[in-house]
Amino acid sequence: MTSIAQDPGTAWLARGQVRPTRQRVALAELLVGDGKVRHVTAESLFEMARKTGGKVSLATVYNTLRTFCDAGLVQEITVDGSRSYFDTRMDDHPHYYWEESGLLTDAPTEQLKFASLPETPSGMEITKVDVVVRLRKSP
Amino acid sequence: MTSIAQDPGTAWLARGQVRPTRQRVALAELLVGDGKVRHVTAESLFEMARKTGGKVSLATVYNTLRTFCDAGLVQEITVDGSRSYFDTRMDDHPHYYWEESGLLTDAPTEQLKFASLPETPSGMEITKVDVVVRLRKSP
DNA sequence: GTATATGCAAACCGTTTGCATGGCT
DNA sequence: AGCCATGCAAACGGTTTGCATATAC
Repeated sequence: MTSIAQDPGTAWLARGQVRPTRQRVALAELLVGDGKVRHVTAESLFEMARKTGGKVSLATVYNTLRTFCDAGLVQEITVDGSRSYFDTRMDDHPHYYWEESGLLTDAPTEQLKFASLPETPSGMEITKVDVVVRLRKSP
Repeated sequence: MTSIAQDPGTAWLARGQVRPTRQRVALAELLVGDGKVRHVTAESLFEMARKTGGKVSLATVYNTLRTFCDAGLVQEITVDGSRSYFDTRMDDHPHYYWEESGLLTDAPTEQLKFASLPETPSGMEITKVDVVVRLRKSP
């Protein structure tokens, strides 16, 4: 448990002013340990944690992801109605959603350019523009 | 009840090869009766139905929306993780999501233009590009 | 007459929460 | 020591399902 746990995850937690507890560090390590994992669901992160010998409960994974989210360390991505995905990249960028596997990955940001965006209704401002490119095996 | 229920909804159902039962016609009427309603959740449609005197159970509204969806009469829109929205417009078009009210509306299609789209990974094809413009009251 | 839709309530699934325990500073 | 994170199991909210009844064709 905690395997090598030391720097990268801890530093990352510090950026969000999140207390570096054992399981938070472990999860942080999995998320940003070396740029490995980008997009997780609570369930998938839980699986990873337990496979690498971590001692975390599923509820804690949920709570921790929410904490990270509130701390501005990850963002929640909405793709299909059923699960939440969390992304360690914080900028507004498009995603690929691989329908058969349920995987979510980044789409190259540079390749998405809006020639024009729907106008912002008056009195409103745009929080964010979610773009999800849904992919399916081609025949 | 069923108010005037007669043609528009029934014709619409026929396009999807869906049997025109009492409650389906009533719901169809609410959805496409005169271009009134576009975006509903199961809950909101259920409310509308009962306010107009319809006799439907919530479960039937859910099942019926799914049936309409499978029949290609409405499409499911994913916006936040918790509810499903259903849209009577079947083309791929952008949406406004009004964060404080939870309302979903169409954004003018013509105003959204991609200068470039992320490339399609090989062996894949794009099913659909979901674009949700999230709006918040500006200060 | 037969297949199918409806209603109800119970099952479901992802997520959240309350409370007692244990850990961090 | 004091506060906060953790774990567990129970609560939750939206959605689905099983089964008996009612309805369309």
